[in-house]
Amino acid sequence: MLSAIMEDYLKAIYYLQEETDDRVRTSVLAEYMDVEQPSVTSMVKKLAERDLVHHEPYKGVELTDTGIPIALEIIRHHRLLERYLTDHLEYGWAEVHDEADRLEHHISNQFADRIAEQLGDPAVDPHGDPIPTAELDISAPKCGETLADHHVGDSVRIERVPDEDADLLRYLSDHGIHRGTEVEIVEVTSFGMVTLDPDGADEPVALPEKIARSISAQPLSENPS
Amino acid sequence: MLSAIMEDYLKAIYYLQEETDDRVRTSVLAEYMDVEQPSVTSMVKKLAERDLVHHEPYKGVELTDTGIPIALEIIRHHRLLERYLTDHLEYGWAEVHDEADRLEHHISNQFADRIAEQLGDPAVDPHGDPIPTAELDISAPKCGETLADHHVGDSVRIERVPDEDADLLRYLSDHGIHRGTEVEIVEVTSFGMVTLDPDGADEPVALPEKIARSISAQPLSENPS
DNA sequence: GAAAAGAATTAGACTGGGCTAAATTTATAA
DNA sequence: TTATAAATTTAGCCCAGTCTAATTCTTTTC
Repeated sequence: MLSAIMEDYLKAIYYLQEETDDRVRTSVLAEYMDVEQPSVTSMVKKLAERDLVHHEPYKGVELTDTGIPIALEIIRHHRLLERYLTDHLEYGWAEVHDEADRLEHHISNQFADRIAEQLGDPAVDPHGDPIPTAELDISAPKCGETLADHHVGDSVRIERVPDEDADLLRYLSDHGIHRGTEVEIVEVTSFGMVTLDPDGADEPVALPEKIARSISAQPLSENPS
Repeated sequence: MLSAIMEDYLKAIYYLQEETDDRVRTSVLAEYMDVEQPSVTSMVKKLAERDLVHHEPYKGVELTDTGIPIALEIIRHHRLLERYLTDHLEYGWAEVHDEADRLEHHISNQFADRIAEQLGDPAVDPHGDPIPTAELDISAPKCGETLADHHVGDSVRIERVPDEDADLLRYLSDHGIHRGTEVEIVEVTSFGMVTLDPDGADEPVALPEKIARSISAQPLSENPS
């Protein structure tokens, strides 16, 4: 059996590997896990002993074929929990992350499968990230067009929002933007401010272009609900 | 903050104190927690330092006024989770304990309150043990009349079953007995065998008298559903 | 291609929770 | 009342996961 901490490392390595598509450097992992580098080195050794990661000293670390499904299992738990918390327990978009981060290590697969069933086997979590199936298949994350790729006057549907920044999620949520919300782009300034008009909202919402570029959005016609 | 292990100790002390109504001996606690005695002594010291228990060396331990609400919080989590698992996630009577035992330490009070709300603030868990309220009030456990206190021909409703023995729970469940089931007592032998006819079951169910004496049951008229 | 800078690792210590073996206290029995 | 048995605690060790300080390997830069 693995400790919750070990599972967290595997999950982190999975995420970082997804981003960089290369071996994960221990410094990056240390930063992500919020620990010092030697802690990473020693943990990586333990994971390597169990054949969950491959460690090339001084070069970085990557998940083995044994490690990947374990990471996916945790990610499945996490994203299902997030979906369950928002859909069934009235949690807000911004509140789910911490709760799911704790519980993901402690629910059984049976629990995960049951809530998946209750939710109708959802494909994505509340932020739009794909949920691995019970067989641990995972579809590629949506990272096609972003809010910044569209033009004034376009109407788009919010597909995916980065889940790391709770303040951002709270801000969006407070201004009527969720996954699936239709928004019209009403202004794009030369100094990097994007203004949106979310369907059903009282007021327009302004976002820095940097943020807009991190939010996936599809034109309405291409992806009918 | 307390570790999950510390919370488990507090919960254990609460249960044992409830049973014996006296200071809990470290040997009893060691037995219950399935660890050796010195482990208990050292943990008890840590809990005493935090003023969660009062430890009289060589005499035993008891919860302080600081420790009691923490134990009750955990017990609330545990029993709400059990109820949630059976009522909303189709878990069987016998399966809930382990899952709840892990999750109780990791759900937030918010989570507990939300599922309590969804369940309609239930008073008891699936075994009939009382669930503390959000204010941590707990009603006295039902331990009045047992199956062994009634006579052949009496019809009673199952109120409460000890939750420690998963095999027993599975057996009862397989034979159509749950909390709230109405059963008629059809035979009581001189050699300590009690036979019941559960409402809606195909066959009668036999139980040793020792077990029957651990199951609370009220006459139908006294406690209408 | 050597020296400085940066990244990663090793060494060694600390905390939490557990264990065994030894010492001590309390309870029992002669 | 003293001797023995039983319960408890102390002493000292182990493992997991973290840390700081020191070392070693890589990379960059002149």
